[in-house]
Amino acid sequence: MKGICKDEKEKVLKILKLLEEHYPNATTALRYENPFQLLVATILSAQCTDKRVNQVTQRLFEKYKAPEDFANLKPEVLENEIRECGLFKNKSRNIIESSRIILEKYAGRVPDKFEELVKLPGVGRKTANVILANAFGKHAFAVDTHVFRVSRRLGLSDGNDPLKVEKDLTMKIPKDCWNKAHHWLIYHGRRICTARKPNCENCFLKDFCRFWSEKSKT
DNA sequence: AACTCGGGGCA
DNA sequence: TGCCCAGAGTT
Repeated sequence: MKGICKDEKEKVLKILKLLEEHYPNATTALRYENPFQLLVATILSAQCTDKRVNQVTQRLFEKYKAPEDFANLKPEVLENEIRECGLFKNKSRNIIESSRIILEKYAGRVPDKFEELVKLPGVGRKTANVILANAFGKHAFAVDTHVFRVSRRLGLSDGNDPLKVEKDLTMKIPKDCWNKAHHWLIYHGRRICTARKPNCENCFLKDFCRFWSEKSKT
């Protein structure tokens, strides 16, 4: 853990401990052994809760399991299966097209490199990192809007773009709790550290929070 | 940088 | 009932 002073490291560990205490049931959802099924689930997760994605995919994967099952699906058929996840026209088209590319270009295997993953339709840097981390055990931390905002407010990162925040979190958070930390930060971002009116007064992290310390000095 | 997709969550 | 969103693509 080079490049980080001792105090900073201790601060990170205290924050993680508090998150764990307050959110013991933080879900580690969207974990599929099958990289392709994780890919489909992660594309579906845009602007949608993991809980709902899991409900939909549980049904979906009973009918369709592999790239070849999705590649020749009519878009309307898939749209109807995934409707509850929202944005279903885009997601349906992207899942089918990605399945075709995986079949034709990668012999049915989901690629395990960032540069290849982000070329797939419906896969951006967040989705790519979810797959790299959870399906291939790679060194990647997925940064969504909540992780981005909460990390910056807490002072875990001073980056102005997701890539910098991603690098900071990758460096500062011990790898064995990346998956939990990801969901803790998201959960905290929805419950307390919201985008508009964060409930700082009731936040158990305000002693460590840069946002609060600046906000509270009148 | 702003807009679009969209059903569901939540006040 | 209306606002907002656990991203990504397009203009």
